[in-house]
Amino acid sequence: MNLSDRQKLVLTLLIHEYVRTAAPVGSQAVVERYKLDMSSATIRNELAALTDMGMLRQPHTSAGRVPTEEGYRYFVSHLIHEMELPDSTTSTITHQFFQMRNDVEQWTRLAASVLSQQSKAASLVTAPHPERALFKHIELISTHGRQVLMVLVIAGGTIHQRIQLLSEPVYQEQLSAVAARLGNLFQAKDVDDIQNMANQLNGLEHDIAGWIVEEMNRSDSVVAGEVYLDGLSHIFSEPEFINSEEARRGLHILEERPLLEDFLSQTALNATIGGVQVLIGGEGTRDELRQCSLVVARYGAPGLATGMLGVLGPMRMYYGRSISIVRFISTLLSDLVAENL
Amino acid sequence: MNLSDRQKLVLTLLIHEYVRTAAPVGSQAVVERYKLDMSSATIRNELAALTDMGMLRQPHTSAGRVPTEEGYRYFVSHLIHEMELPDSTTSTITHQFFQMRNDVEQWTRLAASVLSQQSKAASLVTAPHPERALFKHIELISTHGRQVLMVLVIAGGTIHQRIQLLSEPVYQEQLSAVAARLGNLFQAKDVDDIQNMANQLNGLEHDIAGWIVEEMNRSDSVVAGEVYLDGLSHIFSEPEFINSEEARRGLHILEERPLLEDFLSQTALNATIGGVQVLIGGEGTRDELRQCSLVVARYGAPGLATGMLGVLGPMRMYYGRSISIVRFISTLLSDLVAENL
DNA sequence: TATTAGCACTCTAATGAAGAGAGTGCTAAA
DNA sequence: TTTAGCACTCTCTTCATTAGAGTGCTAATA
Repeated sequence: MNLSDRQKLVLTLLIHEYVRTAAPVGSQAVVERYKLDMSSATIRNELAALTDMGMLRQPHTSAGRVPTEEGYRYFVSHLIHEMELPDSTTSTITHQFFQMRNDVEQWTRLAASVLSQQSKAASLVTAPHPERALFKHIELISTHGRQVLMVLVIAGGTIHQRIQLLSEPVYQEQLSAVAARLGNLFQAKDVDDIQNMANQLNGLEHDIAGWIVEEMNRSDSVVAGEVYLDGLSHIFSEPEFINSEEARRGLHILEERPLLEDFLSQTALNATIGGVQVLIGGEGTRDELRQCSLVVARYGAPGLATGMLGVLGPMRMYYGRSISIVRFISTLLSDLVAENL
Repeated sequence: MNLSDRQKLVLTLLIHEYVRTAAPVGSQAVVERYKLDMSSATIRNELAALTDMGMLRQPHTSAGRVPTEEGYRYFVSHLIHEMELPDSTTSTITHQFFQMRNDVEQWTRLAASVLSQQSKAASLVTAPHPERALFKHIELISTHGRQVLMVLVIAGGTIHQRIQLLSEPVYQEQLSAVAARLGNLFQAKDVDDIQNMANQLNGLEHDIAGWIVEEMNRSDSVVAGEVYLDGLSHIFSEPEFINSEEARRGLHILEERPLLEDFLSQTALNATIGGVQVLIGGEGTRDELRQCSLVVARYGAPGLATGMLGVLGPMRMYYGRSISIVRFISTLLSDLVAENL
């Protein structure tokens, strides 16, 4: 698809104006608002051409134009110039993150909060976790009676906890001994290794190895652990959603854990770290998101731990801004992960 | 406020009908739908009386009646007969809970899910945690370099984790020794005690004791830890919210952690365990919730660990059903806590 | 050849008038 | 005390009309 320079300009301006006003944009509006040195008739011709190309459409014969999915896509991949975040913003954010250098969960939460605040859209962030879970440490604590608490640490900082009932009471000393032994045995091993070694064990050690395998498997799915959401209410301030079943369904997808995981793993997998990916109009994923766009990135240190983060808003979205903020937070988190895990 | 038996009946029926249809209810509608043995004129007189008393109001002169806040309140405190949950429902739910007897977080999540499903409204649940945090166990793990991971177990099963940088590298053996020593020292102590003892310590032990105090303090706030939300999308299927800024603001309050904590601690504090509390029309709490009602309860084992759970829906809500389900889940969780923590 | 002025045309959104319908309150009778 | 009857009020829907926004096309212009 080849556009003339002027067509590119017109498309850019029109998208900008449409994003701003949420109403179809006419030829005159473009000329006046952006003080173009041409008449509205000229713009009309260009608009007609862009419409033929499928970049724009008219809600009805005598209305202005609205960008199509394709129009946005062209804009995002060819015309967008990323928006520099003001220094004041970046430094405040950086500061906030470094103030809580001790807690992965807090980073994640903060990231979600900042993303949604800055993009004025819903945000979602997963905690960083190892691509392949490697055993790091185990702790067994007798809480009372036959009940035991297992704390499992996986390389990269993820912690799993689990309360389990044993068939007979066991003393803390004994538990500690088992934990120490298994800890040595499984050091830096992955699930498969541990699975194999578990078969050589018996009794209590066998059971506990089984729990470890279960937990480590859970940790291996693409979207392990919590997905932190924030700014959901932004969705409902968008004019296209004020009155709509659509919004409810969009929200629903974010609430249903399995749906969400499914969705994220589909999209996040083929994203490279550092690269920001833009999905426009749901783009083949789920019907509920047909009116939405998603700006996502993966972050983390490859081989150590990675996670993903993104912004979900209406298709009519300030892509420049969203992309910048997603990229910024993603590199910030990558740095934090590399330095601290 | 004294109502005749017939007035009570009329109020009950009218509320039922209004909840069902979400539209003002007229005298005829009441008579016909509930096959009353009186004429609509009689009902009209009663409606007029109830309106005078402030239980009902008319959106405009020639419309039917709508319950007022006060009307709902009277209904809930005098007229409601709790709805028995069908055995099939209770047993399925119980079964679900007992299937995952090993994980507090999962209970909480499940509780939120069941609550919102059954009440068709938004639900919120906090994990059970001790009213007064008592130290149980500490673990220190050297992750790499000067970095150390602290895992703190508080009586009742809550686990806090924290990554911290030391000023100089320390060997795992040394860390284990410190952990063991502090573990003995602080066994079953509360924050204040530990605070005092910390002052007697120095060096590494002093620092770590400091972290422990910080974490335990965090755990002492009324709404410690995550608040699990579910079914938020239900809010937007209610007709009173389809087109409304109001809904957005309601959602917002659930998203802003500080607001939410504030709100919950205000209301949850004076609830007794086992008792279900109903807040109608926000009832003095927050403006954003003026159109909403909240059905809450505390659960848990006093002295051991407690949490709270509730259902948030439009004021026009099936109170009977919500109260039943909240009560049921709350006793179920209380049992689980008592048995397992 | 590219641009622009001019204009007829189309469609929407806003406005207002008219009528149907729902529900009330009051009065008088049972 | 209850009820039938009825005038009255207010909303909601429908329909027609109109103003306005924006288009596409043609012919003139640089």
